[in-house]
Amino acid sequence: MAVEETARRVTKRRVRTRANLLDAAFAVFAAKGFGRVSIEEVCEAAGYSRGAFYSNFDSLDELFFALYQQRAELIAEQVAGALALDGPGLDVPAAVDRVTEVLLLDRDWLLVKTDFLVHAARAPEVARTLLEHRARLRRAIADRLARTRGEAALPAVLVDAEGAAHAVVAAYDGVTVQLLLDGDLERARAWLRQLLTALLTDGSDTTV
Amino acid sequence: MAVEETARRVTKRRVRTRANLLDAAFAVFAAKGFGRVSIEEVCEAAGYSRGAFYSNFDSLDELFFALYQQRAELIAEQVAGALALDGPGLDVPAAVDRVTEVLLLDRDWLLVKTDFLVHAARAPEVARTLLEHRARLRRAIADRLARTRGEAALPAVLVDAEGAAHAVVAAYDGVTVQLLLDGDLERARAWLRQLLTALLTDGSDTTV
DNA sequence: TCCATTCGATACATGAATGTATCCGATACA
DNA sequence: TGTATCGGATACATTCATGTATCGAATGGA
Repeated sequence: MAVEETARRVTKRRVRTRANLLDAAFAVFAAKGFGRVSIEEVCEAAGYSRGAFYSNFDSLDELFFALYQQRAELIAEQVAGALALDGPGLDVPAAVDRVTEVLLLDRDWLLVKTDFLVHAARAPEVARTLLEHRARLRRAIADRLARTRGEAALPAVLVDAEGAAHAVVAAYDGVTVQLLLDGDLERARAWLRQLLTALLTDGSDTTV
Repeated sequence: MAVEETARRVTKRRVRTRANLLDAAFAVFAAKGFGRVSIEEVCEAAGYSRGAFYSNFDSLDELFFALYQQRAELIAEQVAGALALDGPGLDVPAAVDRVTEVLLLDRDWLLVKTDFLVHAARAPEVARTLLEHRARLRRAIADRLARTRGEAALPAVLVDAEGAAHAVVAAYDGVTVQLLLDGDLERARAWLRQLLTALLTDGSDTTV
């Protein structure tokens, strides 16, 4: 954020402007890719001049980071919701369905997220944030798995719930790549469901 | 490539220059990311002026595409080699080891490849090329699987060898993401081996 | 070795994006 | 409602990257 000096009095207008810039940035980034977007373009899409931008952010990088944080937070909550819905007994196929739905909600987010990944891959301090998000997601999954089923039901190679969570995330990322290329959201969802099922069930059992 | 007009006589010097530009571009792209690299930077790294560049390519995009093609071809051959090595009986763990080694050879290539993915995700005609590469890779894997083992040995959810190949690629992509973030090549390899084993074996059997 | 052709360097013109400085209208608080 | 502060627009200076046009050197065939 721009200039921290002494606590400034923040206007309603300011938060609105900031939110509008972030929303516009999301659309523009999704459409053209972070690397091909100028500050000017974001401002234009949001209906502001560059003055507004520089009043709220120091650089495109900073805005991008804020944008990622915001959206990632949102998704994280939705995933938590999808995992928490049913009772103490975990219905694997049902949970897989719900989580799949949330994770593969819209391609635009995946585009932006992948841009951010590429960005983070070259900026260790940014990568740390992303790694933490992923760790949190894995833990939520692992907790859910551990709490509701004997680990014997998991394929032995995954070792434990933490390993299974790791596999779930990897499957998610893998399917994402294919979706980014072919744009077929439905096929991606079906495929992710299949993969997750293959990973989390050890043959015939599907419900605890 | 620049200007196709009438067949030109191509000098040795020219092919050398082109190769040098591509090599330099690989290093620069890996270090800074496609979106943050200028033509000038590539030339500087290669030890040429921009004149050389424009004589060989029309745009950075074109160079990037050529670069991707070149390296992808290389990897494809190596994977084919890794799959073909042992006799008619497929030793799954051994093959998994060899393929893992090839696929996760160095992080720089993954960086560039992911940049290219992001690029392709917004350019359908580029995406087609990438999809074809992936399809070819999957087919090589599927063929190998189908030719050497009863499909009953695969987890039923993967349906068939084609499905299993799909899963292998997804696992590869998934592990790639984690590696890009944490930079731990060895851990990534171990993890990919584990995932592939989990996907391709149905419990205890590991060798045919 | 000579010559026609190609390759790549240099210089230049242009456009785009950035960051800053300044100003006026909007906003909150008394 | 008045007023001090804030938010965003505008104009400007500047840097950076691109693309082109031209020229001299390198190359390969005769």
